[in-house]
Amino acid sequence: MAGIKQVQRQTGVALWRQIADRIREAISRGAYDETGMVPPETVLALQFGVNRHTVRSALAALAQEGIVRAVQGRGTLIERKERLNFPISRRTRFTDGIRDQARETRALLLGHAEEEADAEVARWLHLKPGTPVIRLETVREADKRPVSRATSWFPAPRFAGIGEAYRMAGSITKAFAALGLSDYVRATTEITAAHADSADIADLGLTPGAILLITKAMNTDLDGEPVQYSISRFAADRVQFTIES
Amino acid sequence: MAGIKQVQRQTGVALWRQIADRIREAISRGAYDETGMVPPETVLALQFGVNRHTVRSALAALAQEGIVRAVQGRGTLIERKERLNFPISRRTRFTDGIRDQARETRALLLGHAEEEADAEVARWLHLKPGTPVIRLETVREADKRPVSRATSWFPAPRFAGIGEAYRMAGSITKAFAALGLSDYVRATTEITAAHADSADIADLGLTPGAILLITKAMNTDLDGEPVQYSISRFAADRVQFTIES
DNA sequence: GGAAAATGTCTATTGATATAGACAACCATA
DNA sequence: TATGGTTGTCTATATCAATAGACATTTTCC
Repeated sequence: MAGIKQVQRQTGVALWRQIADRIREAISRGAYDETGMVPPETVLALQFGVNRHTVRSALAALAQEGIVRAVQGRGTLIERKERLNFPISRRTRFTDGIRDQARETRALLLGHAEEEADAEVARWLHLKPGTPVIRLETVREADKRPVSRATSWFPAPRFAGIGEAYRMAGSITKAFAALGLSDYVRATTEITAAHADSADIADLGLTPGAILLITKAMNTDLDGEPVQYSISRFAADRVQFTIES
Repeated sequence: MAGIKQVQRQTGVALWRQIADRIREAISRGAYDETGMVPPETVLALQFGVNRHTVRSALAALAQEGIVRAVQGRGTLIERKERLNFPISRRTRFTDGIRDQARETRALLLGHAEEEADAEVARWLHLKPGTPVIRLETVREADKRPVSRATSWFPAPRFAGIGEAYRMAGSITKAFAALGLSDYVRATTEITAAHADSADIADLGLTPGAILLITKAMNTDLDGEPVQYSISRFAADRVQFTIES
């Protein structure tokens, strides 16, 4: 048998992309931690059962992502290796969850608007469709790398001004506090996966074809009243979720 | 602007595959429920900004999966449309979770073996590496369509014979009961996403390039003693997870 | 019956993907 | 400094992916 690590041909997914995905995953798994380098191109070509040029295309893509750096004569060095862990529980808070995993976290407010709740938002927030809600568009970063892109909705009269509060405070928890909500809990979380679309690629700095983990979450106040519904899109190769029950 | 629904070029993922993925997702979302048909090829070609032949390649792939069926002169009919929901909580049980969503569920035991715990398994089961454990390889189906592929480990002396018990009973819950464990709870669940490899493609009947949702879960008995560690791989276009806390 | 709308089939052309081989350039080290 | 191992570059060829256009075939509906 030629190649141990198998790739699929004639599937609409180029071999170099499949190989790039496999190597990226192996790096984040720590498979090459001993040397800090990817195996030589000729070895990878043998393992995957493809031509060396095909492996080079895959490594070029990973270099473009900043994951590896090829050095002539030496080998291909691993530059970055990461997968952030997000605990999901009743006390889920983005900032707390990754504080010990990244030196610096940052929240960017892309924009906010008041609008009428569509059917989906209304259902999650227990409102009637058409009720005014406030929508926030945010990007969250860890160590200057974008991690997630979120759209959040809040009941409008109650949380008027949350856009500005979020921009000032830099976190939902603090924005809530500024508006008089001292505590809240995660009520439900839905998780799915999909390919990144062009907007995700732009906002999260992804390569086309990348995978997203998508959460739809609803937070309530301590009386069980919905206070926030969020759709968050995470770069799947940078994160994992942990559910502690 | 030509196409509203955007696709990415020169990414290593063929346009026909991106379009197939988008249409599959739209079908499972219920976007075409009114007519029960996919829009005409010329309309899709315009929407995606590609040639009609490219759309035909995408639809041919979906027909191969049994999702649509083209009828000359009429259009392309939707044959199947599904996304199962899996509630995840302390009481997570596969069979209970989807009983009301599928007419028929089935569990297949691919094989079982006794082996020594590697570092990862040992860590999750709170054992020393090298301790004997029992490994089960299973595939779970809903309405005759494979939904997940799981590898599970159990502490060996305590659950000797769980392979046979599972084969007879058809569920972990019943197999545990047969071995004297009447109740258990989900302690932790980790969720990630990745591309399907060739083994997944074979076992789950996927098309290459498909996305997987992967869970790593640990169950304990009521004393908090680990009784099971499982890695499950779900076809992402067939399932979603719901976390109720 | 006839027109409109939809899928099916064919030919041709261009660019991306993958293979193959050869050799240059560079690094580490014996 | 010589050698082996590694990445970098070039040429050539075959196949897949995508576009373009034309026309056939089937269904629906007036």
